[in-house]
Amino acid sequence: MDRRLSEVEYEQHLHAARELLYDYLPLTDEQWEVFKQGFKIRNYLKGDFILNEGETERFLSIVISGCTRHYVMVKGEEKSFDFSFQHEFNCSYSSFIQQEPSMFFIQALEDCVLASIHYDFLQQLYLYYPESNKFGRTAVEQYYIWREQREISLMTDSAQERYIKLMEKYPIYLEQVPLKFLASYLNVKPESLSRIRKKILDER
Amino acid sequence: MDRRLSEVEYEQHLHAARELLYDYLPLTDEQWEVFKQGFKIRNYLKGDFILNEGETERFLSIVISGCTRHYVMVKGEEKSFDFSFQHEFNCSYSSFIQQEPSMFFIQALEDCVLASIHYDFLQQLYLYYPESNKFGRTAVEQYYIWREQREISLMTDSAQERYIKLMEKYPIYLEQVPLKFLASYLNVKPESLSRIRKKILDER
DNA sequence: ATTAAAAATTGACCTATGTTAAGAAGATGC
DNA sequence: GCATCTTCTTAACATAGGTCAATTTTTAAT
Repeated sequence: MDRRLSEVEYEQHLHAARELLYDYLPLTDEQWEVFKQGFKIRNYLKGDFILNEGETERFLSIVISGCTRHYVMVKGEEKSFDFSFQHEFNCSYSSFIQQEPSMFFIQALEDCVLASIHYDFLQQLYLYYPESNKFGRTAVEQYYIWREQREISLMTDSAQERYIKLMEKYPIYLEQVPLKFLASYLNVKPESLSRIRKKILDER
Repeated sequence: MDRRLSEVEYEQHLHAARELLYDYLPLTDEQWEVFKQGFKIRNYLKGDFILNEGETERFLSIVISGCTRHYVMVKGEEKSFDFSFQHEFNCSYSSFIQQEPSMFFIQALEDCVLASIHYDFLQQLYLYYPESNKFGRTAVEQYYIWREQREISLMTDSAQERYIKLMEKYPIYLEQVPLKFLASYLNVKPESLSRIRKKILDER
């Protein structure tokens, strides 16, 4: 974690968080006054670890700026299985859900600002504002669908197909993620991704 | 769907459903009287389709007996990506969550009895009993974790490793699922699964 | 700007899994 | 119980992607 933020910056980031949250949970000004107490603005430098394997994830965060990589270390190898870009949520969900040690690392791919809700605060919300339970449910539901899509893609598409689809649907991956991490996300070695990229170029 | 059930059988199945639900949502006798109105006992013969691709999933079900296979049809090929065994939930979740057409088929692998809650009833529950929102949330959270585990296994383990782990952790798959479906679940062709099984035998 | 370090590419060769085809073993129906 | 159909296995060959090693390109540090 990095330098202190000015009061003004802090408020700006909080405001941004409210905007981004709106689709899930539109809040009146009064509600927001309560809600914002639960937020913490955190900022990281490129390469910093936002969460380490074995730590329990205490925060559900919104990426105000920057992007993060989620990876697991298996047999001495890093496997990148998710990224969070600007305006998306960022969290080691299974750790957060269960409040048990995370199997994953989360690392800042760029300098990052996160607006983070603490687990305990969210539980309070669930308790006092039952409708926020719906917010929690909807969020997980969205992730569920995302994971399912990806699982099916891993089962049915070749690495080349996965690369092309990603390029077409989510070009941000190509713009913001180093190829070695992207390769891992596509479930191939960097050398193979290179070959795939070359093949695609040659075919044009 | 099959023969009519006797009143007694119907009540027995409902009772079983309550028992199975208990871990997620313990209910008093009075609560259960309300709750059980929302259940429907459905029964299927081996091979029946419980849900077809393109249909919207209206039910979240508990498998009272039997087991089901969830698969997607891609490029003319069936890909089995999930099974529901006795006492587990059964649902095309992403379809149910979004109330949009399912990408998946669900088929009875054996004769099946399901205790099913209708989507609309569940929404009513969420509305009138906010604590049941937690039930919905917890259920999806459990599935999320399951999908995540599987995704990581698909990324990091060889087919042989996946087979061995499955055999050791969940032998029920081997007992109840034909090898051709199991192969698909492990993301290999039946011929490859055969080779893997042979190799394991030879190594003993 | 210069140098060092990291990332990306390329080529030669290897391995796990896919493909095709055939036969053996098991299940199902009459 | 016999015939038929489906599932499972085996073998020969093909291929996508892995491995290892060298080279080029990009990025970062002084």
